[in-house]
Amino acid sequence: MANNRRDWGRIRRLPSGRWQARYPGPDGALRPAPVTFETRKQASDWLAEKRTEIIRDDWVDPDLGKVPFMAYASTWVAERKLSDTTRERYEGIVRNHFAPAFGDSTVAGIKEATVRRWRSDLLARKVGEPTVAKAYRLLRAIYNTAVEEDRIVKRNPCRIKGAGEDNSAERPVLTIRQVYAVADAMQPRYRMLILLATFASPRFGELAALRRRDVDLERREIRVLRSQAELRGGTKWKGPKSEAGKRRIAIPKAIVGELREHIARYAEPGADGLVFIGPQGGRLRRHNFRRLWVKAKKAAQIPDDVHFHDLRHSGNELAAESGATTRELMARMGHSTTRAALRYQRARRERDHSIADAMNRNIESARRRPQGKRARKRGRRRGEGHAGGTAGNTAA
DNA sequence: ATCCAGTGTGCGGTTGTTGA
DNA sequence: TCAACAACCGCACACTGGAT
Repeated sequence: MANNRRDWGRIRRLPSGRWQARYPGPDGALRPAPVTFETRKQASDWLAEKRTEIIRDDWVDPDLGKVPFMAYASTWVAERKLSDTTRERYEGIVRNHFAPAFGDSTVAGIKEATVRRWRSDLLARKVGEPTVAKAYRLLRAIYNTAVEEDRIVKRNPCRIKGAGEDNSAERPVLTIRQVYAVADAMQPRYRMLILLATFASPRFGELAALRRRDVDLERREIRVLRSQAELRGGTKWKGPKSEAGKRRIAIPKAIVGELREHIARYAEPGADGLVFIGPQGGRLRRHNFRRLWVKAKKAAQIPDDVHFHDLRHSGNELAAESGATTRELMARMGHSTTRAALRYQRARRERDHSIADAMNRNIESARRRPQGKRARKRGRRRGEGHAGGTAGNTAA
């Protein structure tokens, strides 16, 4: 056995008394072990391990991992197929969170411990958890490529369980009354934006991209065919994320009249004219709009932490309460999997308990009253009772 | 054996906030 | 007003365990 080992690789005793192992890589070049060993046996075991790696095609040339990490990461981001917005985000992470920590490292030089330290440093510096998670995910994705495609390192050093997850809290939901309160408080030019955002549930970028010809007043629906991306250099139109993203959304009659007026009054002229533009004809941008949103929110006494995007959720919630099935909700929201829709079901399950509580109050008070008169003939009014009641509850 | 709904995970994408 | 940064959302794929 010992002889066999020496058939492949070399072991020698160094002047220090320690043992050095060397082996020929697939290219024939002799490579020394990165460390020396206490005993000949240890050196020999190490050689056996290397040989197995080569036979199994698991072997990775240690020299390949010596490329500078920053160069590798930058190339990764540059060459990856990504949307412009995502690429900008990733470049930001590389620049701000990778460079300071890994600026001098090689790809192979970053180990589990390095990653752990890096991550806890970020958290200690009060970088937000979602951002840390995103940076971690990017790092892991880069190393996945390094391990699986480029095969320049053997193992992904990102192995912290759960570090790549971001768990967002449940978002608040507005009542119809609250929605109209903000809409009323908003300057007339953007009133319809609030109502549409709620009752048709498109995303902000989709509203910003909405053209006159995407609005069909006769059919009472809007077509969502594209959205506006905001990039460093300006804005850009882009198609939806998925086919499910392209959709028609029916809108309640109650806002059609106002929508017609809005278009006549504020929309850009022409079929391709944008439905929502600024007073000077500028594009709708989040940071411009935000000021108005905050102001209107305050005037309408809506809690500070309510986001514009929450209107979308509120509308969806409303659609659910109006009897839409999960499938129908998905179509309205432009979701292509039930996954996202399930979030709302979870929310509704909680709501269900308050419904049960309300029922309970009714039961108790009914049982306290003497038997009689008010019979079951209007049992169906219960449905209305809920909607009204729950809407009132969340108003607070 | 295979189908399939439900779920976990990885990753890409969008919206919200801040500071110069 | 803009860029940079942070927070949040959701798709696709893979896995799993029960049903057929």
